[in-house]
Amino acid sequence: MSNLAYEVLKRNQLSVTESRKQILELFYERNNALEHNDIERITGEKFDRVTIYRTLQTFVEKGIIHTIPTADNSVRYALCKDECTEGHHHDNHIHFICNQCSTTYCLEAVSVPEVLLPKGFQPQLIEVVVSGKCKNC
Amino acid sequence: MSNLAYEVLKRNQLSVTESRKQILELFYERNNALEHNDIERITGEKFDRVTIYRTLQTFVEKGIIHTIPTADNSVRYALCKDECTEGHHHDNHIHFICNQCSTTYCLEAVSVPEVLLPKGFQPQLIEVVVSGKCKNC
DNA sequence: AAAATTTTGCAACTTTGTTGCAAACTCTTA
DNA sequence: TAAGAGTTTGCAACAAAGTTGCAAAATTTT
Repeated sequence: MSNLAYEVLKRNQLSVTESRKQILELFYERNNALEHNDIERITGEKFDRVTIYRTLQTFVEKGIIHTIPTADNSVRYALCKDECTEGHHHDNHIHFICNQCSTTYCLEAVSVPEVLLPKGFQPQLIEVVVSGKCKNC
Repeated sequence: MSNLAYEVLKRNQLSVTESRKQILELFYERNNALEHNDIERITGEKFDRVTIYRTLQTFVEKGIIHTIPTADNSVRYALCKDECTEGHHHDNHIHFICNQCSTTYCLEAVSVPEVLLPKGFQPQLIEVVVSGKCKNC
């Protein structure tokens, strides 16, 4: 467990620090999207708020996690699949947010559908967020 | 111009006030998504920050505007088509955010594609946000 | 094990959003 | 069209979310 986080940090040329290891492990353990706030709550007083912000930012830059667009103004992060490389995400999967338990899933099995845009619009990234009732609710 | 805003407010049983009229007109004039911050900047000192927040909230509740999910932590609002009724949005269109000029479009002509979910997931709302280069960039 | 580099925590600050309440405005209806 | 009822606004005060600079602590390099 701890090993995986270590490996990932190393592979991404990041110094291995307690905060990075533990925050990354959190993502592996929970296996669903987390907000900054969740992490602060779970880790308690262990890390400074600023450290969490900076850690998340670093992970996003390295392609370890990605943000999930939400209609409310919350910022959720979830693990990227291995193919993501620095500065270039290929999250060809959709997100599902449960309206009841508000768990956020990355549905890896479901690929993003084709979208036909009007003339002149060039797509670079297509985000699909489905909300509704999840399998546990 | 001023008449349209007036009509819409009346139709939604809202008192017609300067702030509501002018903020609604802004949406009609610009014809693309606006953030709270844009409105504050454009209207200058005219209205209190709190009033703008409350006005946007009211418009969302009445189905006059809707929020657009974004991956950064910004909240954008855009006009709803007429079919939207109170508390119940039917925005069966996709959103496009330009990475260059960051204009946000509601692409009414493009309908939301079908998405097949894994067993146990029941969709209620599907949001599609495409980002890339818009027709003017 | 020391030097070089990176990261952390703190303090201070900015931005964003919320709440309660009195004053101002809008709507109603007589 | 003026008075009263009801709604909305602006202010103040606050809460939450996010940022920046910098010295101290930790990690990595040699």
